[in-house]
Amino acid sequence: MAVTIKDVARLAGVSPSSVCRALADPARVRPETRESVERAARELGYHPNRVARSLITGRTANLGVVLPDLANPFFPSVVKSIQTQARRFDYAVFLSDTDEDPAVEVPAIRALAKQVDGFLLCSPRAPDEDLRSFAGEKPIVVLNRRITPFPSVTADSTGGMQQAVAHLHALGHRHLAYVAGPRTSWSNRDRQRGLRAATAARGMNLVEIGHVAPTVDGGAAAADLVLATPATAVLAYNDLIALGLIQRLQARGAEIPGQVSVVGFDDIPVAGLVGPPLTTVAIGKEQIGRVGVDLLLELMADAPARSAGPGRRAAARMPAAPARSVGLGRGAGPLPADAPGRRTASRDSTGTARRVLPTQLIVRGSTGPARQK
Amino acid sequence: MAVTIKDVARLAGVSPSSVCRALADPARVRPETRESVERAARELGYHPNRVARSLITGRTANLGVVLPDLANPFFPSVVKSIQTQARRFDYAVFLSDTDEDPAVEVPAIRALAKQVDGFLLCSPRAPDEDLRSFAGEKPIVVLNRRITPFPSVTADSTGGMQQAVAHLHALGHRHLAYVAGPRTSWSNRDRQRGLRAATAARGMNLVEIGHVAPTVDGGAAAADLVLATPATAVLAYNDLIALGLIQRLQARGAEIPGQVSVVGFDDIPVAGLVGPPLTTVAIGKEQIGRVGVDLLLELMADAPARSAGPGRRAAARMPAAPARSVGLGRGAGPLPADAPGRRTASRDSTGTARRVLPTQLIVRGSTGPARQK
DNA sequence: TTGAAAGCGTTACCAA
DNA sequence: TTGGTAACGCTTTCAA
Repeated sequence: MAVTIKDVARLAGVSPSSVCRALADPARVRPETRESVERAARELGYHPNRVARSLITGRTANLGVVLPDLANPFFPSVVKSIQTQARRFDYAVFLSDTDEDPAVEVPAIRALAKQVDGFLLCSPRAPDEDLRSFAGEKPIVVLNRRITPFPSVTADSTGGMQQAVAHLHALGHRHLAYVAGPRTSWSNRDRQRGLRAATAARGMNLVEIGHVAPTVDGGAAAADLVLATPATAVLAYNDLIALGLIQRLQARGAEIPGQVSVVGFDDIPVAGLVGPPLTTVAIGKEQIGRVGVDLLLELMADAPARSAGPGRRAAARMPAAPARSVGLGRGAGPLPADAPGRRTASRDSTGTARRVLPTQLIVRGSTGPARQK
Repeated sequence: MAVTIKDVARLAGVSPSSVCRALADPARVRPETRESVERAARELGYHPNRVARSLITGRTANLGVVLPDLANPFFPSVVKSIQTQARRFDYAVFLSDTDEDPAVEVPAIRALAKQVDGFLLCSPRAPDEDLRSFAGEKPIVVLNRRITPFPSVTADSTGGMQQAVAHLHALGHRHLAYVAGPRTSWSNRDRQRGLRAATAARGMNLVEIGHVAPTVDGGAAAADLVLATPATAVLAYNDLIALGLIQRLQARGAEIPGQVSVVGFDDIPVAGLVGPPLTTVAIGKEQIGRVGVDLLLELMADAPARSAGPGRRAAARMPAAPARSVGLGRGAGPLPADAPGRRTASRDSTGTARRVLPTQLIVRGSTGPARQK
């Protein structure tokens, strides 16, 4: 049997209430009491049961992270930054990989709902209305997608696509192809939209190639379709697809970037290591996670721990989630100051936070001058 | 306020006890009762609070996964397979990334301990004795390391190194270098040991290069040291280091595999995509996670939910974790049959399970004939 | 077959 | 400053 607060109380010769106080708020007990409690706790190896605690406080100190596919290197980066920031505020992280199956998302959220204080949904694939059904229930921040009424953190796809198109245009490319990712992906639509605008603005030709899985295999499957178009450069929904394109294009004997230029999106960690190194649009993957956690913390501080209407007894007395400033001001670890102007913040008409992170084209070896035709 | 069992009871016109029974074990209530309860639950959107439940049953239906670095592509693969298998048995997964800091591990485990039924420690870096302190407390399965008294799942490093060395020997290499990973890594020691044995058996020369971080940067940092040795081929602790080696070796003008052959370990997903494609020793990453979960489930079925000595009242009545056979026999999803002989199982003298998974050399482009000297 | 009541480990409130 | 008591939501035992 695990050691409980009662064991400590008995050994320390005080009541459980005092043990609780001594441990939670040492200032509210006599120094001697505090000391004897601390000694007893140490001696017994007592660690409070967070589960029991959460039952009464309504706070679990857990965060839920739901994402489509951990095998896509983009997501581990995001999860890692979420973890780091969550740990700073003493939150543990539940992880749920839905395997790109939109139907799994809602049950996954449901299963975790009672055990977490809030959710970070990374690139969720489920329909808006399904996700919206959780609106009143739990604080939710959405990453890489915008769904009213949730706060969101997204990347500036438009800006990224503009940079990519400007780059290709300068290299002489006039005919582009885009290999689209999952139909259910908001960011695919966002990127596609940005690309259309950018090409249209320059009067360039754009061929769009069907929806493929956001994987290397998906890219490989699209490569031959690309070769059948007049495109001299191809932009992929993400780096994995770009990598698959390169693979298969090379296998078909196409030189890259000699014959075809390839541009990815995300700048996953291996992008610079492949042959040729991938030109891609970088997103601040660490920022996404960090900013996401910060927004969620804010949201949870607003929303009472026990989700109830304002004015409820519980709502009134619950200690809210630690205010964001607590940790940011002079918390445990020093926080790197943000480079000024590095991120854009805004709120929509209802006051919902929408953070749009900047993107940056990284030019590497997979793009070059358009071939003579 | 979330809907509780009382709300359902009120609407259904029965007691909370009956609601509990109706939902948990429909056979033990009158059909009419069952129906009215089910209707009420549906109408109210009732979902039992697993946290409250766990307080009394002692089961959380959560698993804790602790690993050193999600940024190493090896781990997402493992986590993904853990997730998949855990979901099959209706377990949720806590993830804790320790950032390669051995000191963070114990607190991380401690923090999760009360919220999980068991742990999967992936390549833990903490000292044996620290980890052993959890021995009686929670079921723990260790991945990529062996620590008495925990069951473990490891890869056959010796076999892998033998294959790699045989390959290099056949290509004419006689002088090898090894770039070692973290000092705290058990698998580094295991691989190093295997390599020493393999080279010694063939009378080959082996130079070992200090401990570096198991990252691309770590590999890059070791590259110049490698060039300063007579080695014509270098084996890296893992693929990330191998990738860094290749990067920097190429930057120094060394042709790969012309001048230097490079061999990695793990076969991370991108290994085949880099230039040149990486020759490496593959481990069944999906198997590691799956087998790990299976072992843990077994362990939890043995250990009572409320960790107490046998004979305790709680221990006697607690529903144990679902027996492994439940899901494996004809559970929710069909399970792919294991290829016969694909894995090795054994138990040490104390009956602790030790699974050693086979390794397989994957020959790609980063190895070739030894250069003339 | 059902309901009442106890209790899981903790925190919050009130009275002392 | 401290202790007793109630309560969180659920499951389980016991009695009806």
